[in-house]
Amino acid sequence: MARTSTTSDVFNAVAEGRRREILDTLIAGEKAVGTIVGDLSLSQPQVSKHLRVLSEVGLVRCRAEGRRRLYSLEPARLQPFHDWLAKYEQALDERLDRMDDYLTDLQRKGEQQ
Amino acid sequence: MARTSTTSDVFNAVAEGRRREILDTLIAGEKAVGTIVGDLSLSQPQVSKHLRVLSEVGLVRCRAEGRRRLYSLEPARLQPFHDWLAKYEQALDERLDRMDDYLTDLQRKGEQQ
DNA sequence: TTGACATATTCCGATATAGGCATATAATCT
DNA sequence: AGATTATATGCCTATATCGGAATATGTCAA
Repeated sequence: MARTSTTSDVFNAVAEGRRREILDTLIAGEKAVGTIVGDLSLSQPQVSKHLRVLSEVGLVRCRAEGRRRLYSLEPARLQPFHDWLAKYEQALDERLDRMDDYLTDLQRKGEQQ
Repeated sequence: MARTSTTSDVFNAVAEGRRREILDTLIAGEKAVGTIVGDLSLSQPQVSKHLRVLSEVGLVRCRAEGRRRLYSLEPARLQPFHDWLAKYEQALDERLDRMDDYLTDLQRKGEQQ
């Protein structure tokens, strides 16, 4: 078995560096495929394929305008990352809090002597 | 060419679901390999291999205690994700701001008539 | 030292991926 | 309709990855 399908979850979609580059370039706003091809130095099929993956996980949206396709970010789909990170922040904070309590405790005991 | 090496960056390391599970189980604190094997339903070599990857990108730390290895989270390494997400949040906020200005502008013009 | 336990590593096969190139589809223009 | 532009897809190969089983390494105990 190889890795979990890249289209199955957002984490895999974003694991690919070029896909992150594509997302980056879309921060500026909606762009046509050709524009992206020009911005980054990628082949057109390469960009189309990556956009397909990003599309399938919902990270980008596509809008047809004449013969071009305008792609744009769908930042709501970054929520899984937020949630994921939040878990660790929370856990880390709690650990730091416990550490803090512990230190305060130590200090109190020290002062009592 | 296949995907960028999993050990090269944190994004690839985390793309694997089981590795995320391992990180999750480490939120509770330092754990031995065997404990992780018990917690999740993975084989011991599988866990060891995943821990190796996580180790190589610095997401976990290892400490030897007798014949076991205690692994723990290294949450500082989540910084790349924070930075990455921050970029999009910022971009999104700015876009919302511009949209806001635009709407305010429209409204002002409407009131003038 | 021998044996039991804990973890890491190696070898293997199956599979998915990424990229290149050619080509198909689709829309616009003359 | 035919030509041109814009994008998507299909086929192919090389490669990395995952998981499994066996085995190596390392550590403690008797």
